[in-house]
Amino acid sequence: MTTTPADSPRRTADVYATLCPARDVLDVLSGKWSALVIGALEEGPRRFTSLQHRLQGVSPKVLTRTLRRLEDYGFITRTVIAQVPVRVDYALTDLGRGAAAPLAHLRHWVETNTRIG
Amino acid sequence: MTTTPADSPRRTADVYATLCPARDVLDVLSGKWSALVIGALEEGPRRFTSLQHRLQGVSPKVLTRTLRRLEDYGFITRTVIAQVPVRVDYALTDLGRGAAAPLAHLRHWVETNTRIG
DNA sequence: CAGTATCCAAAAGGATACTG
DNA sequence: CAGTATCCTTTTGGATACTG
Repeated sequence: MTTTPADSPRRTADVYATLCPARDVLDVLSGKWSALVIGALEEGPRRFTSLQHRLQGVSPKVLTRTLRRLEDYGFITRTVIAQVPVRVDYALTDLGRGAAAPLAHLRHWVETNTRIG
Repeated sequence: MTTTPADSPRRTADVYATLCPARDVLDVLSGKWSALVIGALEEGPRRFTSLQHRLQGVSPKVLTRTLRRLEDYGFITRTVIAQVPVRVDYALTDLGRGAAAPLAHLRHWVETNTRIG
């Protein structure tokens, strides 16, 4: 786990280590809305307002921050289409699609294992 | 996944709904240390100090709060063994073991997909 | 439409010292 | 050993009003 093959672009991280950057990534994905945004984008690109409606209860400020952070970490793209009014599409990157899979499992597990009522 | 067998005690939740209790559960699992604690307990019960060492950088106050919350939600048990000095074991419940699976996938994905360096 | 700006409250995180 | 208690900082969340 501390060895790095010369031909590999990746090393294995340890989320239990204090300074491991993987922990930052885990933190980003652990935000209140991050997993929900990524899940919403699994079906295809969405616009800001569309996401806002899908994520019941999110305020524009918080949604913006969530989107920016996901963009900074390379999970989603933000595409501005110059028209009037302006149109902005958010979509998953390959990395985002990769993260979407385990997150979907987690969401599904939570949905089926949470007692309602 | 949206069907519920008549003999099942569970209904399907929707984490996208504002008032869905599943969202609380997702939030608990999304805490900075929750997924790490659950992962640490997958190998077997651990004591407070053992967890503290495994989760590099966690303070006793924060660890306590994390453990209490996981206990409240039924993911872990806290067992006090009356001896001197007192011994306290934390262990996963069945629910906790269930949650551990998708969380392990997520951790593993993060560890292998986070660029280090 | 897709955000910003502002203000605020609450939660989370953390360092450190102390205790049954 | 397994926490509490205290104090503090940072982060997060949120309501609302406004703008190019």
